[in-house]
Amino acid sequence: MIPNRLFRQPAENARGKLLEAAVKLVRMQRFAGTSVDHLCRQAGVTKGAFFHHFPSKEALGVAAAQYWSESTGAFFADAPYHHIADSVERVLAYIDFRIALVGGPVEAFTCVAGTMVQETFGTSDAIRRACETSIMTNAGALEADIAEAMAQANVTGTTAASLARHMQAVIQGSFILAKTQEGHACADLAREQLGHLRRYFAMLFKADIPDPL
Amino acid sequence: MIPNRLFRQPAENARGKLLEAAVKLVRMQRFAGTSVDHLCRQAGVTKGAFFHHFPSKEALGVAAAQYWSESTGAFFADAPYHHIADSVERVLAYIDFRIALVGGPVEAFTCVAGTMVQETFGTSDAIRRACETSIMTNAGALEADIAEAMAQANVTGTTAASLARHMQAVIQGSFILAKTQEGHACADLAREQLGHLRRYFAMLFKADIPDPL
DNA sequence: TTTGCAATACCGACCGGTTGGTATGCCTCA
DNA sequence: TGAGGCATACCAACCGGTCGGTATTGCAAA
Repeated sequence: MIPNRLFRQPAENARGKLLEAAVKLVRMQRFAGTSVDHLCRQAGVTKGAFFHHFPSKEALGVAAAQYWSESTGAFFADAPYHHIADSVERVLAYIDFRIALVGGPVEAFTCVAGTMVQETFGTSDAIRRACETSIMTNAGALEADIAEAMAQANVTGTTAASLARHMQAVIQGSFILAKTQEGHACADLAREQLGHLRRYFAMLFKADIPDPL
Repeated sequence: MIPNRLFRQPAENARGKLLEAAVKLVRMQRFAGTSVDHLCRQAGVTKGAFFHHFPSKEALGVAAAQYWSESTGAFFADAPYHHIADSVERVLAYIDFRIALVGGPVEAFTCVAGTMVQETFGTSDAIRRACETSIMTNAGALEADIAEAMAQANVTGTTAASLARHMQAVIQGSFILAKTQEGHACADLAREQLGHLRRYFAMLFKADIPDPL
C-alpha cells in the first residue's frame, strides 16, 4: 500500500502536522466529512494555528493535494522499477509495483487526489485544479517510459499520454470498486482490476512476461 | 449521456419526487453536500413530507441508490446492442453504447452509485451496500454476453465476472478523470478512456471491428 | 551586552449560520 | 371518524471562521 507515512521526516511545525492529518483523514472520511476541529485534534494543534497557516479550509485542501502530489511523486521516483533496462518490462513492473502497494484497509492504499476531486469538482475550482495537477503529474511521470515501449512494440492508434492517463483511470476505478467492499475484499478487488490493466499493456506491447505474483 | 430522466413517468407523489431530486442533486453536488432542505426545495415538497417517507437522510440515500439501479437497469435492458447476434460484437457494441452516452456536463453522464459509495464507504454501511448492489448488478447484466464471447474467442486466464467488473472499474475511473477537467474536456477525457476499454476487449477477443465513431 | 520592539507562531473562547431531525397540527378521503 | 399524507414551527448540535490575546524569536539601537 502507499503508506500514510512515506519517507518524509515527522512534521514538527503546525503546518506540517496539519497536512499529515489532512492526508490521513481525507482518505478515511473525505474532505467535506472532516471538520476543521477534527483536523486540529488529529494534528494536535489548535484552531488558531489552523487559521494562522491557512486562510480557509479550502486553502488547506489545495495545500494537501500539493503535499500529496509531492510525497507520492518522490515515493515513485525512488521505486525500484526504474532500474529495469527494457522499457516494456519497466512499464509492466510499474503496474506490478502498484499491485504490490494494494493491501490492508481501503484507506491505506487509495488516492487522496482522486477522493478529493470527486467531492469538490462542483464546489471548489482551486481544489479541483490541484487534484488534476496531482493525477496528471503522476501520469506524466510514466509517459516517457510508455513512449519508449510503444516505439519498441510498434504500437499505433493511441498516444503515450493517453495510455498514461489510462493507468490512472484504471487505478482510480479500482479504488471505487474497492470501496464497495468490506474487509480484505477491498484489496482483493482492486488487485484483480489492476491485473486487467497489466494484461492490456502486456497485449499492447506483445509481451509475454509472466505475472510475478 | 445517461439522461436524468429515463423512461420513467414523472413522479406525482412526494416520495417519487424526492428520489428524482436526489438522483439529480447527488450527481451535481454529492450526497453529503446536498442538504435535506435543498432536496425538499428541488422536489417541491416540505421537510415534513421528507421525514414522513424516509426515517432519515441515510434511508433516502439507500432508496436513491436502489432507484438509480432500477432505472439504469431498465435503460440498459432496452438498449439496442442486445439484438446483435455475434457475442463479441455485442460486447463491443455495449462499450460503444456507453461511449455514445458520454456527453454534456459531467453531472449528466456520471454514476450516482459510484459517486455515493466513495463518500459513504466509511460512514454508512447501508448506503455502501446499496451502491455495491447497483454497480455489481449492472456488471452482472453483461456477464452472460462476456462468457459467450470468451468461449468464442478461447479467452483464458480470467473470468467473465472479473471482466464484467473491469467494465465498471474503467467506467468509474473515466468519470473520476473527467471530474478533474472542466467544460467539454470532461466528456472528451471520459470517451478517450472508454476507448482503451474497447481496445482491451477487442484484443482479448481477437476482434478487428472498427470503432464506429 | 543589554534593551526595545516588531514579526511570527500559536491559543481557545466565541459567533452566526446551517444541519439533520422532531413535535404538532391540518386537511383530505375512505 | 380516523388514518394516511402532508405542512409549519422549532430545536440542539455542529460547522467554518473570527478575534483578542500570549509566548517566542530575531535583530538592531543604545
